[in-house]
Amino acid sequence: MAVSYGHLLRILHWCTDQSVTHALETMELTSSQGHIMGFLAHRKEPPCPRDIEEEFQLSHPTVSGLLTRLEKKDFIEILPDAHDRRCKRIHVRPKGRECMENMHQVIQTNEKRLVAGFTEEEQAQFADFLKRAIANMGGNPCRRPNHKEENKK
Amino acid sequence: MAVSYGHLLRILHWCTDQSVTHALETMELTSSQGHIMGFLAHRKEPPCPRDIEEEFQLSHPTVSGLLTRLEKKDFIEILPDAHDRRCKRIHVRPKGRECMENMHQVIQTNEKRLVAGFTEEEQAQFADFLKRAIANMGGNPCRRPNHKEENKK
DNA sequence: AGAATATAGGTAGCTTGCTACATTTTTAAC
DNA sequence: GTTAAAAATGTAGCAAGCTACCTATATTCT
Repeated sequence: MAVSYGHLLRILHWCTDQSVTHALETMELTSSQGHIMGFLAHRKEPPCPRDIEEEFQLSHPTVSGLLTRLEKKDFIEILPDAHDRRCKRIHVRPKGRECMENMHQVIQTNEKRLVAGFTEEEQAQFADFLKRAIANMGGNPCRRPNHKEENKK
Repeated sequence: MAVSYGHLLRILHWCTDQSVTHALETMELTSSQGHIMGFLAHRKEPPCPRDIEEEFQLSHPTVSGLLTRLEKKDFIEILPDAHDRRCKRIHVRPKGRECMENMHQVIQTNEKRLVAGFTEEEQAQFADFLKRAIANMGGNPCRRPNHKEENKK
């Protein structure tokens, strides 16, 4: 019985995640939390939870939980938006600011490790395969209608 | 900013899983539960939970939870082993027996769908990439030492 | 045989993912 | 200007993964 793609995907996803989590454990961050901090790093304006949902294609309760735990650990602070009382804004706290430089490094290192020994061409092909497979399986769930691009003001 | 492998893997793993779960929802089975039923299908001897751990590379509490839910839904029955009182044996109940033919079909269909439009060569290469990436990331965690091959009796 | 070790499984408690439903505030429509 | 619809978020409750620690039974070593 051949090993299935589903099985390989589960294993690879899991050990990639573990690898990042392990690299981050001295900062008390999990892989998912770390990726969010990485996203916050290159944003000039404090984003709202909705932006995180879109970026990572996650449901809003999932994002809510992640942010709550990050706030509890004092990496971020969630404050109400001044102009739209439905929205929150995610502000990075000093403790979060500290870890953000490392974040990018850790994530990049892991990305490189994953395709270590792959030629440039193989890397491109691997990414292409993944994208085609995602398209085959129904692609991004896109659970909510499109978020308006921020052209306001 | 290029899309990362980690991100693509998470998405692909998720939507593959969803696809199977959706295909199984009329049977009240999740993807993980379905894969276990599929494994049970081609076993003459009722396996023990430990065999499931090995097959799917899962921790024993995870397997325990899955089996408990399957038993609660009457797909299986977990009985003590006659000869080794540490072990349990997983017996398939009639309700489980019914669904097992479908299982293989559903899983195979999904495997094919994932690589739809891939040439034979591309499929082989994709599997090869996945295996190499798994090896790069530390491979199978292999949380427990090797399970003895069943050469007893 | 008796002690030490290995193995199978249980339980508690956590994170991360989900759906479904409820609430509040904006925006759009009439 | 109301009213209806859309948007952002909250909460409850569940599945599936994990680690860490515990118990009970077999096996192995002396």
